[in-house]
Amino acid sequence: MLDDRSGGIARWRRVADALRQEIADGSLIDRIPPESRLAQRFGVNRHTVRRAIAALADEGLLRAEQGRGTFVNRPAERLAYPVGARTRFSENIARQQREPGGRLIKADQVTADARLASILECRVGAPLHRLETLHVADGVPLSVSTSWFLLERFPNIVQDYAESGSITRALEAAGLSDYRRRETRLTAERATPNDAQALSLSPDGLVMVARAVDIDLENRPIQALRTRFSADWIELVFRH
Amino acid sequence: MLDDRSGGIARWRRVADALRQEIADGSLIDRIPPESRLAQRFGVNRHTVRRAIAALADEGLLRAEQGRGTFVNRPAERLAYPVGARTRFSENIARQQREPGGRLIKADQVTADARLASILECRVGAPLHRLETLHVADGVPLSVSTSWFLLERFPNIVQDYAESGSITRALEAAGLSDYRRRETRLTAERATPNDAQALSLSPDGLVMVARAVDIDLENRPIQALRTRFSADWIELVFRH
DNA sequence: TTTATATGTCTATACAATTAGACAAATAGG
DNA sequence: CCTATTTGTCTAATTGTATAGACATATAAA
Repeated sequence: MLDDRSGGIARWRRVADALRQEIADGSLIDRIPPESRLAQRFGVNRHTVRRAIAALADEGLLRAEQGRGTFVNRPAERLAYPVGARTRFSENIARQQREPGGRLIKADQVTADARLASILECRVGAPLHRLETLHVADGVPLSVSTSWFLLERFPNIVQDYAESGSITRALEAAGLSDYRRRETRLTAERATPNDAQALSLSPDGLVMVARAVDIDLENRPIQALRTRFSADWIELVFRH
Repeated sequence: MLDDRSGGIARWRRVADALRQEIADGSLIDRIPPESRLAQRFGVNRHTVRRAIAALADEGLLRAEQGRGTFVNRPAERLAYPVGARTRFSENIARQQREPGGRLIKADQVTADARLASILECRVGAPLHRLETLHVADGVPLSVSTSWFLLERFPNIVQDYAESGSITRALEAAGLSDYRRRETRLTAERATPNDAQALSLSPDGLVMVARAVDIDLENRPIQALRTRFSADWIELVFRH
């Protein structure tokens, strides 16, 4: 019943994804092979390749010039993003000579479900701040996070974050001088439409999802985090 | 909820992806909502939902029963896979009451390119063993790895691995009592057809790609690794 | 048994994706 | 200037995707 000729993904998009990946890992630089050659290599019609290239050109990755060829626009090296106990977004980015920034997308209040209650060591139903934040480097969006804070302990976290654009500084304002990450759990998913838009990804872009818990110096949980990193342009680095 | 514009991805596949994700993170358990309700929720026709469900049933995730409803087959909790300096696949798996296993898919010899030479601290063109290995728990494939060893230092690694099914034991056979991981770099990609088959993924399944370097007790590089983890059923855990 | 609710199957239609072929237009190199 | 190469545009035919409606069939509960 299920026709596997195309598993629900258009061939031009598969070609586009393959090319994007080769651009991201540096296999494709400067001029890419002509359409006819790519069509042969992927086993598709030239028009299908053209559509894939058009999509990547739309993303700003490729540039086609009639008579000359098609070229890669950016050198496009993946940004290394170190993750550790003391990971601080702003420091991470600044260390790589880029200008960090943070923006509050949304903020509301929710109640703790069983999972969050267990993570934050509070009762089920406890009121929480939920923040949706976007993090950029040199104006390029790198990740979006959803974070949960105990309303009781951090009543003004939303306003503090909105003013400073940095969780670290917002926590300082709440009297918390230092904190660290306890653990990070990683999976990969397809970006939701919302995240894809926020991260300027193609509608089926991939994200690495990091669920993390931050704790204070007395090992009490501060915040639960769910961060989505754009998989094409970020490489998470763990030093052991 | 689902974007109306078709960006090269069939709507039935987006519905299938959304449902698969909800199954994976536990939002959907036991009986799922009826087709008509899902159609309404996703803003698509009932036939489109049916096709998505058929795809997931094909993967063994769902089971439709006429007159009763559609049910989730597995509880489908992601297997937590701890990653650290002393990560050992067999120990990791055994600790979770599962039976680990390893199988050699392919072995050949290659020469070091610039990247490998820099990682393994050898000259460009140095002969290397390249091993393609599959790792399973309770017979379920979890990851595939490509690993590179200096031929000079580990001449018999292929045979040793083939006999023991464990890198740790193969290295012991070469006189290396202990080793540890220096760093892990993570990205996410769409599975190649080869990897998808080896990992029993749907043809467009996602993998987490971990590039790692193992070093001996004197900090000399032993092996370069590129491991692909099935993203739907594995969660990588980093303790800091 | 009757009813409401589910999934299963069929037909039909409109639109998108893919392939194919032909030719135009720009570029680079003898 | 001529030629080979490469991207750009057009038409046409075929296959895949999505919607719509009708009805069959199985299940559980009143």
